[in-house]
Order: sequence, then C-alpha cells, then structure tokens
Amino acid sequence: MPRAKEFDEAEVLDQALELFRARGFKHTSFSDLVDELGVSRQSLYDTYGDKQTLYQTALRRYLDRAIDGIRRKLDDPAPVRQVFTEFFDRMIDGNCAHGSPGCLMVNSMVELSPHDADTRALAATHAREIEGLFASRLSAAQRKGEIAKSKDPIALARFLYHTILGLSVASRALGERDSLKLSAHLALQVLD
Amino acid sequence: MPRAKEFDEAEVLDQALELFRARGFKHTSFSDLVDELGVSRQSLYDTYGDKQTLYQTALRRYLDRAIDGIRRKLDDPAPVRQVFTEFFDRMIDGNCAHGSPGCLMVNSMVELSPHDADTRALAATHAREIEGLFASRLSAAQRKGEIAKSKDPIALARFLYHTILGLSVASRALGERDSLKLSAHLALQVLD
DNA sequence: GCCATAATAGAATAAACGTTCTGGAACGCG
DNA sequence: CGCGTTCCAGAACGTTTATTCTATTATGGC
Repeated sequence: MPRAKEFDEAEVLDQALELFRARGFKHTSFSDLVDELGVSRQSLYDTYGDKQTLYQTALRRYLDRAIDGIRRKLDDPAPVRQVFTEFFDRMIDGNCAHGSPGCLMVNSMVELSPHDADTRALAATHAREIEGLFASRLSAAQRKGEIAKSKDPIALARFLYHTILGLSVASRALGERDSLKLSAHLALQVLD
Repeated sequence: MPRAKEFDEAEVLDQALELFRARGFKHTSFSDLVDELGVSRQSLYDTYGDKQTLYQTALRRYLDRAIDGIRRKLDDPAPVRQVFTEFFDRMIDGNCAHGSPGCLMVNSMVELSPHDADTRALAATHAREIEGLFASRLSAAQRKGEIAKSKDPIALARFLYHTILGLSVASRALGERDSLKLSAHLALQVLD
C-alpha cells in the first residue's frame, strides 16, 4: 500500500460543489479550484478526472441529496398543504443561507443545458423524478380527501416544480427571503 | 464625411443579443460574434465597445422592449385574469419559439448577477419595475371589483414575477410548451 | 482628383485557460 | 532497509480568450 491521500475525497467534492454553485462552471477556473480547495492540481485530476467530470460528479451528488431530502420531507403524515409549506420554507432558508448561491441544478439548466446534452438529459430526468414524487404525494392526499379529486396531480406537481425554479433564480439574483416565502405560500393556494 | 458603416447598428445588436441569449456571456466568444454577425472585429469594438459593454447594451435593449411589451399588454380593459392569461401564453410562445433560448434577463441573473454588480442592480431594478406594473394593474382590477380587495397586489405581483422566472428556466432547459402554459394557468388561479 | 477620415480585414499580443509532464516526497510492505 | 506505488508541488504546453495594432480600402467634401 502506498501513500495515503491527504484530503477527504467527499469533503473536497462538496467544497468544489459549493464553488461551482456560487460561480458557475465557466466562471470557476481549475486554478480557482486548486487555490480554494487546497488540493494540488494533479491530485484533483487523479481523483476526479477533468473539470467537466468533476462538475458532473458534484452535480449528481447534489441531485442525489436533493432527491433524498425531498423524499424524506414528503414522507410525513401531516396534511399536504402543511407538508409542502414546510418543504418550501426550508428550501428557501437553505438557498438563502450562505449568500444565495441558488440551486446548482437550476444554474446548470441555464448555463449548460443548451450546449451540453448530458446536462440536458440530467435536467429532464431530475425534473420528471421530482414531479413524480410530488404527484404521488398529491395523489395520496386526494385519496385521503385533503384536496379535490378534480385536480390533476401531475399538472399540480409540475407547477410546483416550476415554482421552485423561479424561487431559485430569485434567491440567487434578488435574494429576499421573506418575499420568496410569501410567493411560495401563494403558489400553494393552488392546492385549495 | 468619411466612409459609411456597412451594417445596421441596431440590427447587428439584435443579432448579438440573440447569440448571448442562446449561449450566455462566457460561452459566446468575441470570435463567435465576429464570425456569426459578419462584422469585423474592429468595427464591433468601435461601435459597441468591449464585450461586456456590448452585452449590457444588448441586455438593456432587451429589457426596454420587454417593459414596453408588458405595459402594452396590460393596457387592456378586459378582465385581469384574461389579460394575464394572454400575456403568459404569449410570453411562453415567444420563449419557446426558436429553440427555447429562455429569457436574457433570467440567464443573466443566473450567470452574472453573483459577480457583477451592474447586472445585479439591473436585475433588481427590472424586477421592481415589472412588479410595479403588475401591482398597479391588479390594484385597478381590485377597484373594478374583479378580484378580492383582501389580496395584496404587491405580493401577487411578486408571485407572478417569480412564476415568469420559473417558466423561463423550464422553457430553456426542458422546453415543453404545453405544460408551461398549464402551469401558467394554475399560477393565475391565485387571482380567484 | 485629392485628402482627411473612418471602416474593414487580418495579424499580433498578452493573459488565462485546461491539461499534462517532471521530479521528488511519503508511505506500506517485503 | 529499500522497493514499488501513489501523492503532491510546480513547471511546461498548447489552445483559446479578449483586446489592440497595422495596413488597406472606401467615402464624401473641396
């Protein structure tokens, strides 16, 4: 067995993720990563591959965590309206916490989707996954009589997803937490 | 009087705008502009200044047109709900028309706002301007009794603006026109 | 027709970029 | 202790970037 790594692979990946999230792909140079992560150039290449691969790895990690979080938050016997309200509020708190870097997926959708097929596919898959989670939770609520059966769960789910996209952009560029929460609450009136 | 320009200044600016809109600032190199606009490098510098200035000029032009369009569309005696529905539908049609380049302001908010103070200020101003237009139209509707007076026009306006942001991102990365319109219609239920 | 002026085309420049190469240092195992 | 392997620091490479320089061409008023 040879020399051991002097850094924590997952931890550094998270740091890279936050850098990409705050600055975007193109605006984050490899030298920025080397400087701010405190890991040598060659070690980064050895560990994560090139810049694009590193970005995608970080993005996938981010999405996995996001999906996990959503699944956990939706798995709550409380009334849907309350569940979604808490979910949106927490998302806004998280996005506005450290200087409003927004959502890495949204940032990727805007910066990379048009000219990167992988990102485009990932965005589409992720969107469908979230919509699916939302829709099934909404269907369950319908079965419990919490919301009207006349509403289309998929349309509602998609609308809520689109709302998240909007709030992420606003949080990144405008970043007024209170008005974001107000908007989220208005959006959730669609459930009544 | 010396030699005359061989290109139309406004027309080329619009072409540059569309390039920036489709690819973003960083992903559009100056050589791309030279190649695709059919105007020489030096002429571009002479006419519009450097790349950043050109971008901002294009963005301002885009915003002026957008505000004009909004003002014109809202200046309609029809019921608010109908007016906003038509406005959203037209916006979606426009954004999804030529390969879903999304909205230049939204793209700028995501790509540039975090590290460019000018863009950040422009985004904030523009957001307030649109919110103001929406809010005053909603207030007028309240006076005419079209929507309940209990609702806060500014909160509603802000929510509608956030909805536009979300639809722009979705149109750019996902680009399914029909579900976007469905979402817009759901969002407008907030007026009832 | 000439001259000042300004537009154009393309070479040139300097910096930044992503990536790879080189040399040496650190570690586990025999 | 060395031997092989892996890690690391920094130099080096070739490309791309934004911007400027140079030279040429075209134009309108005298």
